[in-house]
Amino acid sequence: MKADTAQNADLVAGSEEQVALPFAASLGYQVRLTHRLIQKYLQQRIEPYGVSLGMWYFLRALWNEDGLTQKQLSLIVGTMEPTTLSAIKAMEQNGLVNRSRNSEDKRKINIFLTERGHKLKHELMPIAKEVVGAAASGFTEREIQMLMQFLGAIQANMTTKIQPEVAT
Amino acid sequence: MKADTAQNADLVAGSEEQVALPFAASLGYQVRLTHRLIQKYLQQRIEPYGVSLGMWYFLRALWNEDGLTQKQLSLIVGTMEPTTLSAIKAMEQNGLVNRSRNSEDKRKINIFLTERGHKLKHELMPIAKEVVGAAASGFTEREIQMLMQFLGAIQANMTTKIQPEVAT
DNA sequence: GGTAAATTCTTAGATATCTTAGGATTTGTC
DNA sequence: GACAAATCCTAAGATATCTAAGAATTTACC
Repeated sequence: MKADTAQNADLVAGSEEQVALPFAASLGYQVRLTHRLIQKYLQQRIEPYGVSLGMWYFLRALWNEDGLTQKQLSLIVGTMEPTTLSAIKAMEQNGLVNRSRNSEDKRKINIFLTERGHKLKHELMPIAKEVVGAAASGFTEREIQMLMQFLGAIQANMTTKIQPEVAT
Repeated sequence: MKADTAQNADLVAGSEEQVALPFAASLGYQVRLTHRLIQKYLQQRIEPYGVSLGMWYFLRALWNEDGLTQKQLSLIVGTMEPTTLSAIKAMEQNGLVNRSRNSEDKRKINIFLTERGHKLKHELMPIAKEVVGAAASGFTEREIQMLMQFLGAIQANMTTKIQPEVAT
């Protein structure tokens, strides 16, 4: 075992040495890492049920309100329409939802859970809670509230910064 | 303008009504949203320099220490080797790095910044700081520290939970 | 010193996301 | 009621990531 790891040590984990790369101190990097770890754990937990990460938030939205259109789902989940489309298509193939053209407005397509899609709620919601609980394990209620507030503030900051579609 | 948005209103933004979908209250969802917004803004800022998000953290690692191997980069940046490979290849094509097989251990490949790769540091590090500053705008030093500590705690929680490669 | 194990990089294929652009339908305005 | 604009879905292609498996090289052990 060679000593290849020496120079990484103080970059990967919490370091005491102040290197020129304040990687570990970068908010973006930490949010990214946290995000990926949560996703990975969630994935491991829901995969046995044939549900992928991409389907997860759409499922949750439909459990709350069945029959939403793709546009509504996009808004609620926070993804672009093509992303929603591909997720819904995968869910349709897996027998979790059906798509039916809206007869009043034929541009729209309503997404309805199948029997199987409905049933998954009872199996997966406890998992959702377990995952969130595991992530925030050791946190006090107040700490969780603060964290959520911080995240919300960052989102607000970014939203004002991100250049939107140029308003015509 | 139809009233399609009525039922979304209390899901998308901060709601006062307590709906059965505590989406907005889900830590995973909030971290995901925050992550995506930061990424998006960062992307808008670095794109004009021909640098993509996928290259970003590898560039930063190399600015700090040139000549790292792909394995080392993977460890530092926190990505799997194939991800590192594709990022490095893209960077090579864009003239940011060169790859040279290590003569002492021919399994290894060292990645060296080109002149152009080096120079980008002076243009992009200020942007990195600006992005982090924008994200944490309005935060006190102490709040940032708390946030970082929370994120670190979540990462630790997840790391203990995520099932690793089965040790043989 | 020869084989088994470990290490490093690579390939292949899947998933999740985006942007850009196009097609069908509805709405709004003259 | 016809045409322009808006809305909703879809298509195409790019990026960023993963897992699983394979190839080349080095290390370890008998």
